[in-house]
Amino acid sequence: MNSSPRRGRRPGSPDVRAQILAVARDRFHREGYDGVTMRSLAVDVGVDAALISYYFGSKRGLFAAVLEISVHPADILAKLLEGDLETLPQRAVRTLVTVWDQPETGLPLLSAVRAAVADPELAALIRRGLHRELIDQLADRIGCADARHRAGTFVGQIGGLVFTRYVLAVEPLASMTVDEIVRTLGPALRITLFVPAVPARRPHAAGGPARGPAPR
Amino acid sequence: MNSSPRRGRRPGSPDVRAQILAVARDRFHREGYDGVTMRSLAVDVGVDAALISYYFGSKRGLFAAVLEISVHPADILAKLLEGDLETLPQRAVRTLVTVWDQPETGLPLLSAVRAAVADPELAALIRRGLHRELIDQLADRIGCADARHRAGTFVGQIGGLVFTRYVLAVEPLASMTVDEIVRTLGPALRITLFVPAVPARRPHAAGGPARGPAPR
DNA sequence: CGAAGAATTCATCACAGTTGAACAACTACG
DNA sequence: CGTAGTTGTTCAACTGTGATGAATTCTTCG
Repeated sequence: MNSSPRRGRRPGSPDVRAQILAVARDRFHREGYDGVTMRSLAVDVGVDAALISYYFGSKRGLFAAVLEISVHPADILAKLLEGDLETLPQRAVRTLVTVWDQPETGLPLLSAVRAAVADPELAALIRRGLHRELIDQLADRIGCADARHRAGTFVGQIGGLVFTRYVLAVEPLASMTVDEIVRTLGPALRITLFVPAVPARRPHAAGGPARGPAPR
Repeated sequence: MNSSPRRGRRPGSPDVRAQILAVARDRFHREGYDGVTMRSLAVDVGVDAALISYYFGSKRGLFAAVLEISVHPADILAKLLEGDLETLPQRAVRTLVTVWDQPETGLPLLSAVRAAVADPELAALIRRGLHRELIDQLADRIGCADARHRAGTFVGQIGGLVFTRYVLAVEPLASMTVDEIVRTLGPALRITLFVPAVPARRPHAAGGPARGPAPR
């Protein structure tokens, strides 16, 4: 029985840093960055708030640590690009939806995207990642004249799925099944990647053959 | 005279409420919601911070008022839907990019989207707006069996353009010209709206469809 | 004029994240 | 065995946030 406040380090408590990280991960994904306060988190873990700063430097540092643990998109993307290019659109949509629909992988990704929208520094991180891991490699594989434009547009379409279905949850996208999405979005993606741009509909003063200021 | 509806003190200095609103609009668009504090804003306007709460109830109320003044997407969408359905994809992309590229209209929209990502209540607002003003009407006009799916997917791709080009600023999308975007994204959007859904493709299978000619 | 009521400010609250000092537990070394 | 050093942990305090209710000024009406 200790009527006195018992200051000082508690003996025998197991790895507190990992405990903080675990609880923080859970709550950040569930309640968002602003929804979690250092103090309430500290109470949850049974620890003083200053200890979190001690371990992670700041609230943002804690969030970054949580993201680092939770998100590894690179390997998924690499596996996607390995397969047959012809079927990539369908496989990409299917993989994306599968990963995002699963809470263990989807929630971390969602909170990462949310954070990136609020924080320019994190946005730059995602931007560079998308570029290095996806757009450049995709452009290399399709390799036609405006490959970069096509790859970028492809990523834009995929990103739109993420944005509308998961971030905004717009109907009917939010409740469509994987197959329905593949069926409606797949053909569009295939067009973007493969079908040669034919300005048959509107010539629109196409002075040159699909050249722009893009110096490759 | 008569029972004038506005009794009490009239603003000696010209309409302070409007002044607050103007400065707030500017700063919110430039620095984001969290970047603007009530106190600093009050200093900017030359007024006590409590006055802002007096007029707008809360910081969120102020932000909502700014959004209300800055964003009117409905009429643009209506005009889009009026025109020829055949050319809608191209016109939609062109209008969207034009509106978002112009700072006076683009910045408010961007800050609205940013806020919606952070705040579920605002997200619901945008969601309902998109639904009522765009998806439902678009589905009515194309009117085939899976019209809603098509309309949703269409909006998803358009939303992806917004997300990747303006929110995330992913290259090469961020620096493509309007014409380049129309050229690469237009055909995909046309497919999404008009080309009959793949009847003969494998509905779903592990590997996805093995090659095949583009849907004819 | 005087009362009413709107516009404005002041003082203060509760809560946020962060920080420096104090202290307790454990380790290493004499 | 003792003592100095390191690390984990807490406490108290600081600054800055948005919000609120009381007090004060100013304008207009009766």
